[in-house]
Amino acid sequence: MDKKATRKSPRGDSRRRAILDSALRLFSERGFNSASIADIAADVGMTQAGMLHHFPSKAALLLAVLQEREERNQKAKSESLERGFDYLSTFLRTLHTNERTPILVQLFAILSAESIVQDHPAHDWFVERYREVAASMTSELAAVFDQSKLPAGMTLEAFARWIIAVADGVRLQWLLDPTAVSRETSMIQFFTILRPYMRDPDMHISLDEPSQEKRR
Amino acid sequence: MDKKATRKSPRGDSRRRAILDSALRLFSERGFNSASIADIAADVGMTQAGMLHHFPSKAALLLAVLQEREERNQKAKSESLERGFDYLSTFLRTLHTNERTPILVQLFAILSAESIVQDHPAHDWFVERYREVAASMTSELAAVFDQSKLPAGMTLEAFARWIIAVADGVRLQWLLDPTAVSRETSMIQFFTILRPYMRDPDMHISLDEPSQEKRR
DNA sequence: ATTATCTATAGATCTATAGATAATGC
DNA sequence: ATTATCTATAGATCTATAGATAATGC
Repeated sequence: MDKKATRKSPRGDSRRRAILDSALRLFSERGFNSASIADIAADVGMTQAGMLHHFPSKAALLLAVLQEREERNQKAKSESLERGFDYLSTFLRTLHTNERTPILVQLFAILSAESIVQDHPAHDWFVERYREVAASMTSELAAVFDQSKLPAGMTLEAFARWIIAVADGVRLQWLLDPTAVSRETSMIQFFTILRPYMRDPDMHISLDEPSQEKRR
Repeated sequence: MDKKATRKSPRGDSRRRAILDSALRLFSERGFNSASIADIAADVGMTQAGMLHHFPSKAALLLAVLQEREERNQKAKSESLERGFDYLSTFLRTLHTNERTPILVQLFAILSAESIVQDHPAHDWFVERYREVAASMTSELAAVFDQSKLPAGMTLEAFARWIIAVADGVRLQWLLDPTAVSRETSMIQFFTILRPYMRDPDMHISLDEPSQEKRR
């Protein structure tokens, strides 16, 4: 609601960044409830009260962490699409990139589940996020799949929701037991299962640079 | 470790059952960390200390809740298989039954994610559970799918892990926004996508009583 | 002036234990 | 005797605020 005027300050900015980094790590490692703001402040190297000057409450801090990470992911996605990767390859690339920051992956896995509870501070954020992700993926899939090839009664939205579900579900299996499954392999093979329904069943889906193919 | 001799007592038994019920509900509604043992005791109608006589710690209580529910589900599954339902129909029937106790569904969704954290009291339990579920589903799927029809490099385990992932992932989407998706429809349609790889691609998969079909 | 921090602390919770008392079952 | 409960309380935490002081930027 409030237009926080943010009269800038380089020191404050870098501090805020440090706080977000620590919060990200500790929320990921222990979940929202178990990571205390005192822990986070200590990790940054400041007082709890000092930290609350920058983020007025623990909930505000959580939302700032989520928001920042989401923006970063969105930017990476746009760049990938602009470089000529098709939508599914871009999806794989995002997974691949995230694999390098398992803590971030874990953050979203734990918080998305915790936020099921109605009065969780991130509840509305995650409801809205899934709505957006499902809607945007559904519309993007129109370029990949051929609706006339879908079995009766099936929609692109169903496909989108499966893809999201497999990504989330395999993520859980992988976080619980990293030796049990590879997210990347799992998704690539899953896309193979969906090939019969694509406009071009032989399309090249991969992490590698697209050569001289046409844009999606 | 200890062989708790449990010298029985009808009153204690019914009390323990009441505690498990309340714990199930409150853990589901708020997650493990946010539901306090005082809340649970109050819900049962007794003191916190009184409750801890039956379950020595909050972690022990959690594990008892999980264990009890898992056993109940396993029993329902066996019965369904014995009544002649095939494996996938049994899977659907379990989902269908659980839809009547959304709180239980939510319990598993939240706790499975929270338990990613290594020192969560249910960590080992969930790691072991997913291992078992994946292994048992993989072996059961051998009767349903025709390995020779699978694309190169794909295994039944991959199929099993997708099915689990879609069930878990759609569960999250459904819990966050019940109007967004139907688990049942989503799973039935997903099985349709997998039909080309089944021994009998026209097999009847449904919630309804099997007529005079042969056993799985 | 505005921003960044700190000290100190209020006020809630939370888990678990000690020790006493009441109820129950062979 | 054993089991079930209760009262009382220790000892940890946790979030957030009040109010003072130091540092910074036009």
